[in-house]
Amino acid sequence: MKKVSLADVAKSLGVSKTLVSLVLNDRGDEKGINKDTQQRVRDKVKELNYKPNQFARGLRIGKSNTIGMVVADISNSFYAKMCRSIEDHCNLNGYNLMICSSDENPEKESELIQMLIDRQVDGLIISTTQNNNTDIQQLIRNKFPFVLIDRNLPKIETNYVVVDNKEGAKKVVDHLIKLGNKKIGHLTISPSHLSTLQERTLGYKEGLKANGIKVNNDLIREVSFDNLKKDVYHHVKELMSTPNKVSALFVANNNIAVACLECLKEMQMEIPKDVALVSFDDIDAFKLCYPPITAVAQPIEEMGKEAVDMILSEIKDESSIGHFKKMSLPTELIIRKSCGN
Amino acid sequence: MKKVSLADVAKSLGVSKTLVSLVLNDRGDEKGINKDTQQRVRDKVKELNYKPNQFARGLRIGKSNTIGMVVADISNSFYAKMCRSIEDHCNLNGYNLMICSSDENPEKESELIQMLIDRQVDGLIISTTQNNNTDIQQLIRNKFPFVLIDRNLPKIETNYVVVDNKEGAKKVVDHLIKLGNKKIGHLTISPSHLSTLQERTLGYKEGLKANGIKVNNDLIREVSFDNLKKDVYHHVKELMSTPNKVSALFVANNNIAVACLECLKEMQMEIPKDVALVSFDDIDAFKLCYPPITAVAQPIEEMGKEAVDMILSEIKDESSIGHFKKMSLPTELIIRKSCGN
DNA sequence: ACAATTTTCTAAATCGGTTTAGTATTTTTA
DNA sequence: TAAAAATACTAAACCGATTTAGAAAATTGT
Repeated sequence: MKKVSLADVAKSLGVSKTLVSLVLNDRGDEKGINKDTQQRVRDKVKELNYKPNQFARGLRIGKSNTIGMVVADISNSFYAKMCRSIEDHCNLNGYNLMICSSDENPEKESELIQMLIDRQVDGLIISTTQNNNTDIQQLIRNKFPFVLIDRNLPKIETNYVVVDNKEGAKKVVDHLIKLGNKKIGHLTISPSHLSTLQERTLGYKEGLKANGIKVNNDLIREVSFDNLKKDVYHHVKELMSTPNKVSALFVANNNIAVACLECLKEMQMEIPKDVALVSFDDIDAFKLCYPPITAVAQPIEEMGKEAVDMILSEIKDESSIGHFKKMSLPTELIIRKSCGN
Repeated sequence: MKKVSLADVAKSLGVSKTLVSLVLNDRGDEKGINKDTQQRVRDKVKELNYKPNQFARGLRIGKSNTIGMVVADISNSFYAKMCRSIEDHCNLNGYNLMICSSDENPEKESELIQMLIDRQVDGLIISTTQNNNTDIQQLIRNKFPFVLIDRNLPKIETNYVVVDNKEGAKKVVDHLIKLGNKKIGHLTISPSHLSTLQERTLGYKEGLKANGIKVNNDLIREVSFDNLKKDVYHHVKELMSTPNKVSALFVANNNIAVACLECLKEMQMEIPKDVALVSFDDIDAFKLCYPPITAVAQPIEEMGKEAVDMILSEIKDESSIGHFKKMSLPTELIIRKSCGN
């Protein structure tokens, strides 16, 4: 690629670099540059197809117009959709996005945050593992613009945009109880310290209480992410037999739901005849399943948009730093056929 | 964030910036810098937590260690998985990835390519809309490192890594014929100029011929992406009734398959009793469907890895420029229950 | 003992923008 | 008509790295 520099443009017009720079940064009027001259500059820039060198610009003004994003895994459709929304909103505002996957690993998350800062991103959007508070606290201390998305850190004051997980879980319980279910099993997943999961389990419990049903801890099971299939098999089996025999299962995310589906099929159990199933986090597959699965849908696109608005206002007006923005978006229960009809 | 510069490190050691720079770029031995001094530099760098300014570095050496990626849509799980693989392999090699979605829009693709180049990416990995040959040809003319992924441009010599779509489609046809199907409908999708789709349709035709079955163009239908549901409904209805009545459907991608699934359900048709179904492009939902869908799986991760290897060798050894690398990876037919068992 | 060589290190230029601190010219004001 | 103000523009410093060209000090050779 041939490179046309500011100096080339200036020279071919017989003016100074300063003048060209001012015009291109729309400071021509402010600095009293003749309108004609301004037009000549713009014309020449187009003619020569001049594109500013972003390194030089970044070096001088210290901004990259890039946002860094850290998620657990971009190949997970939840994050993929979130990133897409964030990408679009960044682009609309003249920013670019650099996405990194932490694999739910706190050390990797830490490295990625550090790397993105070294690459001079102007701000960070992070779906944190929540096991990496030191980095987050350092960001706050350094007044580095960032917002947490999907998961927040209850013990630390930060900007965040999340979903009302507790309320979403309550809706599930209400729905199941309304359909006559009294014994509702709940499967969650480790690492269960995640705020999303904790809130969902809390919502499950509060939902039961609100309906006058006592929480039975035997009905709450935690499966491990690394051993998903086996764990689910084990716990579903227990929950489907005496003394626990539940009539419905509320699982905390789509991974568990998928494993459940496979297990129940192997166990020759039919949904909703033998057991009702509701999942948190609606994925495409749920409407294609047989029967289609009732699930709590999250406003993923909206979360992305809000996160971008938040980070940009953080980057742009320094005044906002120190006072944190918090946002909790509502979920929607998508009722399909997995609880009967 | 406090910023420690090269000059700070140099000053605090009482040496020159040159020396520090040479040591940090592992040119200390080559340039005859005393081993002790080298160690002192490294120690101080750690102590001060010095991180080079990437703008300054990039400005000087003209490299960003960033790869640009253009796909149709990062929220599509096929591309999400591909990007994840590419991200990982970039990271392993000290590169970062910037992902952009073109929405299958040639103009947007063109803008994104331009933008990524303006942002000084060192190379591009592109899943092109194939309607934007001018940009690609310009990249070649300018000797800018890039590789096409998933789709190639048959009329232009480029680096690419794709999947053997024709062979994949043939496997489908062989499989269906072996199960006794004689009339096999084929649904493809517009924009059908995409090399992937063309090859799949070609494979379908060649597969039939190889089995001594004459191609009946009435059985090949093209649905539009923007009007997917309605088009699929219309064509499936025709293919399921006289005079065309097919016993099996081979659809060219997962979008069509999902629409088919919904249509067939509405039409009260049962798979595989009323019609067998095979899709190209295996998605997670296919194994959760009832019945699970037979599909052609693509080696997505491997494609990503190969593309990264290709672009990095392109970036690193200039010698390779001008001689193009082409790679076609095999697919795998995942046989489930949608064709009977 | 003095030149030649080797070892070890550095000053200054450079990349390509932005910004500061002006200057030269023309017009207005008193 | 000289001072003040407005208009239109620019030289040079700066951001923070890398790299070129070369210098000072120590060692070796004769």
